[in-house]
Amino acid sequence: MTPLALIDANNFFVSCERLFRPDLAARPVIVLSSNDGCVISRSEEAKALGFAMGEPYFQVRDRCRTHDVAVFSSNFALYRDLSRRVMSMLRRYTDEVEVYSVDEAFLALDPRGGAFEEQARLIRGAVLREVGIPVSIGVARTKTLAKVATRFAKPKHGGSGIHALLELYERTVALEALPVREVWGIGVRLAPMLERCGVTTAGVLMRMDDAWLRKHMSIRGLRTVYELRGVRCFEVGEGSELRKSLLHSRSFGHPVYKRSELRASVAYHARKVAEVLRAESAQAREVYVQIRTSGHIECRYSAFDGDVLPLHTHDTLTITRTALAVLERIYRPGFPYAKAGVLVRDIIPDDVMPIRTLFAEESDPRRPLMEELDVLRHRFGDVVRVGVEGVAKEWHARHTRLSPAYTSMWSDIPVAGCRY
DNA sequence: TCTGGGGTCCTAGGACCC
DNA sequence: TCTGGGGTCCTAGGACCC
Repeated sequence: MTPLALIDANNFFVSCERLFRPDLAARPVIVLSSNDGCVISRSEEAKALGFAMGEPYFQVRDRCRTHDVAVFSSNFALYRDLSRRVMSMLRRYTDEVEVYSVDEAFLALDPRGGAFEEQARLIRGAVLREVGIPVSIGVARTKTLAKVATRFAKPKHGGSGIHALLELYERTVALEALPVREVWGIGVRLAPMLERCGVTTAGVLMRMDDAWLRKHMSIRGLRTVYELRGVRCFEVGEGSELRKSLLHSRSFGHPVYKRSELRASVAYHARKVAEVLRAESAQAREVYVQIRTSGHIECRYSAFDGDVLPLHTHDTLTITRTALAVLERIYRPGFPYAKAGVLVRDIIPDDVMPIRTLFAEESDPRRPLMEELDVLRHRFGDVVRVGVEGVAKEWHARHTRLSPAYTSMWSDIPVAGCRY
């Protein structure tokens, strides 16, 4: 069984921000979630100062001032672009790259490529040199063990960027030292249950009886333990290429009461969903809308409902019209809405769509229009919208500390050297 | 008194991940 | 006042069938 590697960018969003701001190299830096809600990425300096993952920003704002912390709103256009650069670099080293998230990828290592740790070192050096993003790499025989290895490779745990768990004694040492709640697949529900049963480390978990594991942790948990024992249950690249669902949603910058504003946001999310579908050469048939309030119990309301279309589509106007009809059904006046979103399901690739159907001569008469819209969007950005969306974007989220779109807007490209 | 047995499919919700 | 956005998989239970 050839080992696999997990490449995991260090504090990825912070690293992206620092790439264009070398002056922040030694300063504590944090990145906030959308709407400047909470902390989602921290530099090592910020971690050392006690900033926690997921902490609400309003609770740490004063501490940021005290410690001169550089604070950024999340700039996903930038992170996505840098992520793509990292992933395409990895493909230079192996054919089998599974992009697991924006900042992580599993790699099947090449059995003829020499020592596995050396391969990892090579990859790490190349990503740092050519993209400028520091990564940690774990090498092991299963994904779950590679996760463990990567943890020990991280600076936070005294690692040097590469950690292998190929030998039995290495594995034993690592698993005995690993708190059970840090095992990949053990979450907020399983961890307390395990700890109550005296299972406090991955080492103890690994030695538990199979029947007991199956009963208390379901099949997924049993697989996780097998993986800790070195039995591969999750293959690299497993799973279909096509996503199963697609969601676009945002919290509002302020409470939204007006139906028109809610309609504008739902139309916006519907258009975004259609655009992603077209970019992925896919179409969907189920359209769902989600709206919810936040805050006080007495005025809480949330709803999620959808419609099934007669045909699969990626047409902006069809998806928008459907979403707005669903919204009419679930909208209740008088509530302070905090978030809206549009989700599509039953997604299939373009090429399995019949061109002609029993009910329509041409299944997609607006396709040329949509293609034109996509061309415009690629050249000029978000300039063409659906009428309902309006222009005001009153509901838009707060992102008061957004960095420039260094890599995706001509006007924001950093300038090297002197300006005249 | 007693009310089958076995299968499939679908969906909602929970749990987990980054 | 204020706590993100975007996914996957699994299970339990209901509907339905013979």
